[in-house]
Amino acid sequence: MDGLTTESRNQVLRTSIFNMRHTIESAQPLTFYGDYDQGSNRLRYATANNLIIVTFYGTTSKGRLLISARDVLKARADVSRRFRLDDDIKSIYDEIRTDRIIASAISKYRGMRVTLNDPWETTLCFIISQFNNIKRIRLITRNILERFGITIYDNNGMPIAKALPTSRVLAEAAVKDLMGCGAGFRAKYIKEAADYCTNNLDLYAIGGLDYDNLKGELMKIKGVGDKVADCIALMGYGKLEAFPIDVWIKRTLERHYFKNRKKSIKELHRFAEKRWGRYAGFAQQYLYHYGRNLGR
DNA sequence: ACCCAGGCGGGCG
DNA sequence: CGCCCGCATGGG
Repeated sequence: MDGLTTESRNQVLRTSIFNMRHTIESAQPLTFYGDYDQGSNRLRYATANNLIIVTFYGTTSKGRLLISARDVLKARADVSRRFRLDDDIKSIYDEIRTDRIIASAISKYRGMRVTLNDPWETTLCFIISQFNNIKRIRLITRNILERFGITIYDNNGMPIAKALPTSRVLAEAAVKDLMGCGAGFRAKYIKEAADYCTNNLDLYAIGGLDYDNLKGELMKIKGVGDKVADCIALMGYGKLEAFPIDVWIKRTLERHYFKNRKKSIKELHRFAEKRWGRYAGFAQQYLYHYGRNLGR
């Protein structure tokens, strides 16, 4: 089925309070390079050595994830980890539902999860995201996937999917070829970050750092500033207290919490930390999409 | 044609 | 520190 061999097996994961569509459409790294079919509620994405197909069926309050893959046991663990199905999302909602604004955001996007992605892939995706729009972020990411991605083969040796390239691959890429993927002025950031993360910083060895120190390490990467570092901390390392502040969340906070007065990034960080604390990242995801989609 | 996008680095006061 | 500027590119 779908490029997998007859040796493929299925696994079922139960979950509660989950909305695949909201999660996928919330533009987290997984969605930048995975295929999602809204009709069948099916996501198709590749990891370093596997093609994984996840289909969600059920209701937002309760449902099941059907998983198909070559190595289905690995895939099951991967899906559970990536969608953070162990999060007690009801308790999280209770903790961040501090006012009617975020209450309506939660109500509107109920079941949207904060995903956990590979640290390097998250770094790459959010370097691409700077001063860019979601459509083009996806375009550039897909181009890099096609041009530099690691091909995944089925058991008969047929290519079935591609996974994002490692930092080592992009460290050796030509800036001109990254430009060819549409990366624009970010091409040199991508190459430098790839080189740095291959030769100077092991992204897979710093997950144990606390949030502040982790963010500090990430900001040493060229092309990674305050906002991108928070995105990586949140979606690449699961630091739920990270609160990425972009133009949208800034507008939303100023509008709904500060009577349209301009606030500095620093002030907004303090506000979010004080108000939403250890789950500020969840609050950010909900407010971000709520603010963006007002009027739509 | 013009404007904007999940910002950042660098230079300046 | 805070402020200001340029930056590749495609879609509205």
